[in-house]
Amino acid sequence: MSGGDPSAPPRPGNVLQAIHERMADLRPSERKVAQVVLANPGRVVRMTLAEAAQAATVSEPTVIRFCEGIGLPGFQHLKLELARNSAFGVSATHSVIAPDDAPQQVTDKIFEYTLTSLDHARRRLDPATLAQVIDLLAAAPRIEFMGMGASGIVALDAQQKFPLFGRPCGASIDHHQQYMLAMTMEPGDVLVAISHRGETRSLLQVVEAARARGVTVIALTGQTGSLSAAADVALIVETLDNTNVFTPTISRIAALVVVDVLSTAVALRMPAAKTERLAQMKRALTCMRTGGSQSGDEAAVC
Amino acid sequence: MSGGDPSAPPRPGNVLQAIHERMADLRPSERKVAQVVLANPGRVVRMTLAEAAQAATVSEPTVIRFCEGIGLPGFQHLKLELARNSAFGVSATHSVIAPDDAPQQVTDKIFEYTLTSLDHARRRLDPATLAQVIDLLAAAPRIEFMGMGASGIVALDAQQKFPLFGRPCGASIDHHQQYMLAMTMEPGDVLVAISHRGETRSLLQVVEAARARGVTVIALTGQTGSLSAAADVALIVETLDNTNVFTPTISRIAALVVVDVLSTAVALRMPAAKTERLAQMKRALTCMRTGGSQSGDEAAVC
DNA sequence: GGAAAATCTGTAGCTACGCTACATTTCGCG
DNA sequence: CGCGAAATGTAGCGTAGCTACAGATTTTCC
Repeated sequence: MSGGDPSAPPRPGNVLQAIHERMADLRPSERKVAQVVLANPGRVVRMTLAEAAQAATVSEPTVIRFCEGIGLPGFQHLKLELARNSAFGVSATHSVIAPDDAPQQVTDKIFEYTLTSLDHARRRLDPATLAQVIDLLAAAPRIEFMGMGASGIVALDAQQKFPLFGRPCGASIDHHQQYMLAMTMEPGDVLVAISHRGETRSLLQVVEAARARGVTVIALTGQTGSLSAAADVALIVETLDNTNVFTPTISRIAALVVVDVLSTAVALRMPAAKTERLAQMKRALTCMRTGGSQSGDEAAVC
Repeated sequence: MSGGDPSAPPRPGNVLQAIHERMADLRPSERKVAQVVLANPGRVVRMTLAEAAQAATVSEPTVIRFCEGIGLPGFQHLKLELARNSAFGVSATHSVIAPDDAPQQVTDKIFEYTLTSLDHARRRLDPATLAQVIDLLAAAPRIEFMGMGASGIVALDAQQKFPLFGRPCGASIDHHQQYMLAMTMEPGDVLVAISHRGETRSLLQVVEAARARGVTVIALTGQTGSLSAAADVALIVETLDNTNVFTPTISRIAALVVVDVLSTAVALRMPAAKTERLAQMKRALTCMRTGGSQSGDEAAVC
């Protein structure tokens, strides 16, 4: 109960990131403290002030001053904030997978990395752009999702969700088909172009062709680039991409969650009648045992 | 640095859940403390021992005894654990999406819910089963992924990852095709059957047919059920599924992350030569600008 | 280049927070 | 109705975290 907490503290975002940013403003000995904290946040949580000071080879007050330097009122609060962040375990930058890791370690690291990245993506998401995209999607007579490779998976997933809300929409993961579809679209229709790097040339071709026809193009991408420049609206889903070979691409997970957000927000715009139809369908799907094709044909309620 | 932390505490999982479970063993006045903590964990974090005692209308030592009762050594540790859990803001049960939510609220709630659910899935994942699945996949001459609907997306995603590690594998989201594929599989081959509820009848048919042929069947499902019973090994990916119509299904996200874990773990088993080939391919994909079809044809390194 | 000033860092002491030993009360049971 | 055991509150202690001050170091300006 009492969901809203007005006395909630000003969200300082990721503390570790804040430390990184304000590192320059810190005094030399305070930086030694920062090093220790960044190196092993999880351990600092279990440290006492004296221990932390000893670990950084500085005196206790220096540690306190470090806390104040990064905008925290004291050491206790630092530990609390650190505990919040270390909910995901070790900080993301350190969860590089080593070839000799045990399955349990691999699991921990990947989940950790995924959680941290999603958290990061959430913070970096621009609310204004998001709202704009929702408006466009809610008003579109027709929606097409397009992407290649991993982004193709996102497109297919989006296609599975949006029709539920009464929006005719499709998805394509083939260049030729994408091009042909683009040519059948009308002004006012929305094309959602998905590409993590935003440089996939074949997709850019399709986007250009669509825009020439007056189609509204929404880019769902991981960074500013050719795609975001070519689109009418660019929704940037920023993820932490470290370059380790074994670290799986998190980008599609983040994109999927964003698609969840979009589809849900669009659904909320729908009149109550359609919402009811959706609930009905969901009940039907839940009870469905036959698991028919994905074409979405309405099965009888069990 | 110092990735392994041998002095890590015994993972108490979700503290709030632990409190719920041990509620019966608690003394009457300690339960009053539990009420306060469960009602507003985020606020208790910022409380002092005296304040917490006052809020529960008990004395300080009672609060301490409460901490000991739930397996924590003291009040400080309780606050720390509470901070860990409130990392995602409000607890998951409260993030039910209301029809009049603003886009920003929808975003927050969905991300929050996703993060909490993933965290939950991680804790509930059985390491032994996971290790067993990895062994099976690493040894399999051939792997097929099958699923319907949302689980079909997971199957397609898995298919995109595993071939990179030199494993011939396929994915199918069509019942007829699945059945035919099952009939072409040989003893020792692995069929990964994906279904969140684990009751999709058409998939169960395929599983039975495959097992009759001596194929090893791995179930990737959200709960124990018909599928987990029918399979050789059942990997349960437990998610928090509240039944709100607008709450998107988290199951596929969790399943995707588990697929990440599996593919990465299998990749680590590969000899260095193949690992090198993978790195090479990833470099090529990164530089690829043409974004050819998803068939995985090797593009020249740019 | 030297001296003064400002800034940074460590020492000492204080407040109070969290924890433990003990007394009191309350409830169950013979 | 009285005894015993459990449960709860009171008092006091140790220590952790924070503040005032002084010494050391670097910077700056003449």
